[in-house]
Amino acid sequence: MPEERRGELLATAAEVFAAQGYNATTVRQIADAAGMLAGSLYYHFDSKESMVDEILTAFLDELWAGYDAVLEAGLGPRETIEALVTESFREIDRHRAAVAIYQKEARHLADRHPRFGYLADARLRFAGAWLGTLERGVADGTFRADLDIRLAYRFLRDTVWVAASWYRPGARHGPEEIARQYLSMVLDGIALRD
Amino acid sequence: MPEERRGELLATAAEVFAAQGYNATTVRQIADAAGMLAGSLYYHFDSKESMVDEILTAFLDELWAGYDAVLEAGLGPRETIEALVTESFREIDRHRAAVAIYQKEARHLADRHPRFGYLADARLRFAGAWLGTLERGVADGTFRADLDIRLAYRFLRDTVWVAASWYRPGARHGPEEIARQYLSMVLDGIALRD
Amino acid sequence: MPEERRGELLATAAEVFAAQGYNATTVRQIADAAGMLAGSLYYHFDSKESMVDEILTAFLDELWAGYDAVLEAGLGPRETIEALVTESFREIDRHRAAVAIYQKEARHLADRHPRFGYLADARLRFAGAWLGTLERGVADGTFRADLDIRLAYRFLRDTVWVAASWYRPGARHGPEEIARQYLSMVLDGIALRD
Amino acid sequence: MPEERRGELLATAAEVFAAQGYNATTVRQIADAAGMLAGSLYYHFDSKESMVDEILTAFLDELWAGYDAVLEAGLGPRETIEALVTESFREIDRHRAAVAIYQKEARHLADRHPRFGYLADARLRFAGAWLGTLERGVADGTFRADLDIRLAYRFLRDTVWVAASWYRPGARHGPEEIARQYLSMVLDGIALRD
DNA sequence: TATGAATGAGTCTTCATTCAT
DNA sequence: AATGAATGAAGACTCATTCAT
Repeated sequence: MPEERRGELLATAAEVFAAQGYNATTVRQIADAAGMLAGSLYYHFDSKESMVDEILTAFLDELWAGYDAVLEAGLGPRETIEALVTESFREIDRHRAAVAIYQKEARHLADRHPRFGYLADARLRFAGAWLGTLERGVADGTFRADLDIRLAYRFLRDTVWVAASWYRPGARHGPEEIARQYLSMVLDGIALRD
Repeated sequence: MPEERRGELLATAAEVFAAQGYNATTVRQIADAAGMLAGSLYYHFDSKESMVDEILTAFLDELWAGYDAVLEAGLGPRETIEALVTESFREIDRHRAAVAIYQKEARHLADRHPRFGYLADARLRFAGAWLGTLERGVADGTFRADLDIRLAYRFLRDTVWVAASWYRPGARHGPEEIARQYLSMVLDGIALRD
Repeated sequence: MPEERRGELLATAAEVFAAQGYNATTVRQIADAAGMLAGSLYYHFDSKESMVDEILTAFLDELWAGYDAVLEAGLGPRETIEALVTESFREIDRHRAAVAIYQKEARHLADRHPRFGYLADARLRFAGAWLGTLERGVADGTFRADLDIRLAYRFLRDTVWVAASWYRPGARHGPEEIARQYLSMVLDGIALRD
Repeated sequence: MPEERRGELLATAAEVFAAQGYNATTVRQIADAAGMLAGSLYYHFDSKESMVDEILTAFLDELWAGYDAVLEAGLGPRETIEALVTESFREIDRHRAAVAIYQKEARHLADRHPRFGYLADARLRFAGAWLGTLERGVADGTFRADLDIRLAYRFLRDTVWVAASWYRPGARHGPEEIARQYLSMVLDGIALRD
């Protein structure tokens, strides 16, 4: 199965990229981690760039599949937010490295090469999904009306994805449990209610 | 005043580092932005590394001054959190570039050179300050007891600092206003209370 | 004079390119010949490609200056051919390396990068100049009408430029003398007239 | 017939070498053109070098067979020149790619590896054949005595072989017709006789 | 016979850094 | 204080070649 080998190599590469940053990672480091010589990677991939590219598109494709399912389910605003957050943590659980790379490098990559234009697109689609849901929720009284909605969006977005920088799969809490706690804080606050 | 020139150059360097990432920034880009040739920077600084070093220590020194003032003021847990968050946003307002660099590069730099050991120390001191306050707050009933306190800590920490990645000084809301809104979300949640 | 240094380096590069072929020449060989390290060349030039580019454009610019002067002088066909051939040999004398490079690499370079499109243009302009003169000459009875004119054009063109592959400046015969002999063969043939 | 396959592969390789130059041609390009993978070529040939080697020796062997027949036929100088030129164009017709490779790469290859010493030898044998005939012709009054004989030799040699760079087999004029026109120009000139 | 995967040497290029002026 | 020119180490990538299957 030639696809398997590619997949393994990409997983290895993603791990190294996530740990050291895309720029700071040398092709040789990836090759070392994969147990081959640097040049040999070019039998499988066109370039270092193609590697991140594949890693990121694979992740985003899966992510959008999950998000779209949620968005098309016809849930109320609160349930939609809950489902999106949970889905996000599941994605972090499965693609931790890819998420970390996305967080650290997306802007940089999108700025540099038109090839990564889809990263800018993804950003917009994100904004649409979250902002839309927040607006719906404010309109129907689910969410507080006194908050700057764009601020709340950034708050939610960052809050979720930054978790990729410290999350380790297989830890005590699974993604669903972490999602539950995050949601509890985000929705109801950390202060004790009177 | 030779110190002024240094300061200007560091500010320029910080801006470029923040925009492109430390590794991706070339000494030549900094020199260009400063209107001189790459080699000329070495009259002022030992190395590219010294530049980030100075940028980060200057920022952290100021930050700790602010934090220490808050922590020694003898405030209650909720007021302490509020003051720390507000102080943080003020720091982001004044040192946006340095904060962004800290966010993106701290781990990487600390891993690579013992010279940057103070970054790891800072991380610990942060954790101490926030975690301690949270624990106090749980103990005295200010904060909810049903939350994972380490998760809450990360939540707060990330929530605040990630703002450096999108905050632009001089925008509509000043740092105090943004702090207020953040605190409102963090403390009371985004869901409407019944 | 910074321009002088560039010029020397280009002359060195041209010599190596001409001797070994563009592709077979390594940047290191050029640097060795110039008494510096490979990387140092990049202070002066963007790339190996820019080097050939500058070498070829400088040569073609000078060549066209000479050709244009001839073509605008209002000479008869035979005198025009004589002047063009003489001018060509003078150019070979002054830019032997550049001419050799042009001969060996022009097609290859023009095919590969749009940047070298001007090489294809030059080919067309050449054809125009020589073919036009030949046609005029056939029309007014200067040249034999029984020859395939495109064949005669290639014959003239190649005959002249290939000389760059063996010509050594400073040899017994100067360019004018060689031109005279070439013209004698081309115009009147090598067979003894009855 | 294993020999047939070899021959096909060599013809393919020759075509690619001629189009792109020996150095610029990758083994993979040859393999692509032959419908196989790069590694598979090594079942048939020792190395890329062996491929050019076989291509050039096959061509030179045939060429010398033709030349020797002419040179041993006891013809007069003019007839010998005519026969050599005609034979050369026939060779170009049959081995266009090989001739083009010989033209572009012979010097380079001969300089680099002793293995290609025969290319330098061929050069000398050529010179002997053509120069000898020219000298005989000058001596017996067939050719003009006022020409530099070495120049005339280069003129003839280049004139003929450069044709390989533009000749396309199967074009309007066959090799014999092109030879006739070339000879007409070379022997009698392009200027109209009074 | 041919494939797929890998090797290893070498190429162009980048870049932090140095230093005489 | 700053320039211009260079160094040297490292990095991404290419490619002829090998070899087990």
